[in-house]
Amino acid sequence: MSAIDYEASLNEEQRAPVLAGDGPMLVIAAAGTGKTRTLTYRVARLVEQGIDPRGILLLTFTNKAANEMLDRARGLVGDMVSGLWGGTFHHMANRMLSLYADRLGYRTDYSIIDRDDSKKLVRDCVDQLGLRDKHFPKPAVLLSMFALADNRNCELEALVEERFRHHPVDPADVLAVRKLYQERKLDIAVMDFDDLLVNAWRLLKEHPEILRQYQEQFRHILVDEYQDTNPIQAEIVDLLAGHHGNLMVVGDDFQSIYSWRGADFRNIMSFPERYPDARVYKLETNYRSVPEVLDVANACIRGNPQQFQKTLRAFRQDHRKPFVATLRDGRNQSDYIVSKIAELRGEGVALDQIAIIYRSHFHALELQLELSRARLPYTITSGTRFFEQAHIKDVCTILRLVNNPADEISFTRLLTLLPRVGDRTAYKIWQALGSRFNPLLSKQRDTVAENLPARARDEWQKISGIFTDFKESSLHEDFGELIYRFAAGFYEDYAAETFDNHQRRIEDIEELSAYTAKHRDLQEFLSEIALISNLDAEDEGFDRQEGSESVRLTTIHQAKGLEWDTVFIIWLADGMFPSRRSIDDPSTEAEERRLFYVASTRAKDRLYLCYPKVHRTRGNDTQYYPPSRFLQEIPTALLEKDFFF
DNA sequence: GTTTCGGTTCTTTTT
DNA sequence: GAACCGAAAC
Repeated sequence: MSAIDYEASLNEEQRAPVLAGDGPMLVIAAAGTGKTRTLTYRVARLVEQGIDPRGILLLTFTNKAANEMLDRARGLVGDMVSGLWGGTFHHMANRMLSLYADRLGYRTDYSIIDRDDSKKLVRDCVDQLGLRDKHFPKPAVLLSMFALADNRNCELEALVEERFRHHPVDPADVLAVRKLYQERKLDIAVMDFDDLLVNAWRLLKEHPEILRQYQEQFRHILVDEYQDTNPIQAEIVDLLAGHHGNLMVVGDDFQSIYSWRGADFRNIMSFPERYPDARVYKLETNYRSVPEVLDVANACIRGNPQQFQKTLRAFRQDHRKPFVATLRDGRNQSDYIVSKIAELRGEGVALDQIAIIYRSHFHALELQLELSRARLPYTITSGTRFFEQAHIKDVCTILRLVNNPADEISFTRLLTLLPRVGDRTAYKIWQALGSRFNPLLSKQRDTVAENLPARARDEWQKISGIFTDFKESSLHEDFGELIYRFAAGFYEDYAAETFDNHQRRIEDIEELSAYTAKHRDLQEFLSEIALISNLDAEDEGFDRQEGSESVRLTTIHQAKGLEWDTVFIIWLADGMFPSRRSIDDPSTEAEERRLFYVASTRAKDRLYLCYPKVHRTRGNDTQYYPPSRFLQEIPTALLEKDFFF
């Protein structure tokens, strides 16, 4: 393998951190300045210098981002990068906990539960404590407060008092719910997303010998998107880097858009204080966008007085001004976009170089209909992730129970697929089983059958039969086969009776079954599908429009780090974007402004800003919206006006 | 006592 | 669409 040509591949700004020696480093990388490139070359550089890849930890925002960087690094230094730890914080935490969760009183075969499961469990807890009433906060609200307390490492009580100052909610009740929720999770051996972080942190904090082991293992730690880390993540990193001190964090405070889940861009701002010997590097040359696009982004971010200003230098030549289109309503906006895309196609722009991005998922509903009508293929990074769809979760219940027989959530889900079985019946049977159920044990399956209402018993025999066969053919290692049999023996019929689009759902299950082929270990497989994100899934070939070229529809949050030739930002109306719920509070308004900054800097050549004046609600009410404050903050000279009625 | 069904309401952002 | 609620059906 020939040596890497750092001179030719990197500019001076990028080269400095890549070639730097040991010690802490902060890289402030503005949008489009080659942040990923810099990180990739840094990884390659370390490996080239003979660092064992197993001693490098690369923390990223999605697993896909880590994989892409590793692939590119592999292109530079070959297979020497194999063995490197790369992925999200949650992945790293899970990896540590699957080895050591028992030190915290957890079983190591714990399951990971998603938001829906968490909500159900919290609801159970509220009911059990007899707190259910109109004024008591909903599970989603409770969970978001629990999460904030976890991620910020702060007291829940203070949060509750602040949040419900004007409501008749007793903080003691909320604390009681959280306590019960935590006990229940421990009982049934499940962790939610926040538990992964909190427990990984506890593991390192409470077990110095484990901390020491990881500190010694990770000689170099690199963290991407550092502006969106929350305090507990920052603390985990600080702990891990505590011995070697070779920590490189990369980020941009302008692009901090996750404060609502505990992220705090002061992490990045205070880095030099926490690491006084840190070297600070800045990447300010933007290679992505034409100057006219950057002018718009810069004009907007100026409205954030608290932000640390930096200059974004355009590398590219002048091109054309972004358009601002004033439109009648959502329908008119859709027509405008369809006609513009037809135009762009005529100019030779490929569909996969076009993105339509928005603040909230529901902003894209109307557009999806219109795009389908116009026969324009699109891919949407949709609200519900592949693995969170009902049919996928239904099928996974059996795998989860095989892996973790204490998983009451999966047991209830499985049993309520049967006719005449609801939550109560499932719970009674769960108790009859002694709060454990392993589908591989015929005796336990019989116990279930005995306790079922008559109409459910026949259906249960179909499920039970799968396992008798399964054990006989000693396929208990092949869980793809188990999924296949569950679908063929029971679920296909169930789906046909339950869903109007059952055909598509069956195809999903087939896809899932094929996907298992990549995995040997059940526990690993289950935690992977629990932690996979939309963008990750797409990378794994779960994209339905595979092969065919399509326009991308995405939220701004999911567009982070990506780029397209042409970007449409839709629903730029005050109350839509910025969202209604964030316009009263200066700090959330500032975050919306950063969102607009992220959105507009996704565009390379062309940017279209769409403002529909009217939103038609369900009851055919019309609601008038003023233009987004972000549009009004942009000097008119920077934009070209477009009309389309 | 439970489950199911039908009508109503409301949508921030996600690992 | 999906989550919630109240009423009918088992």
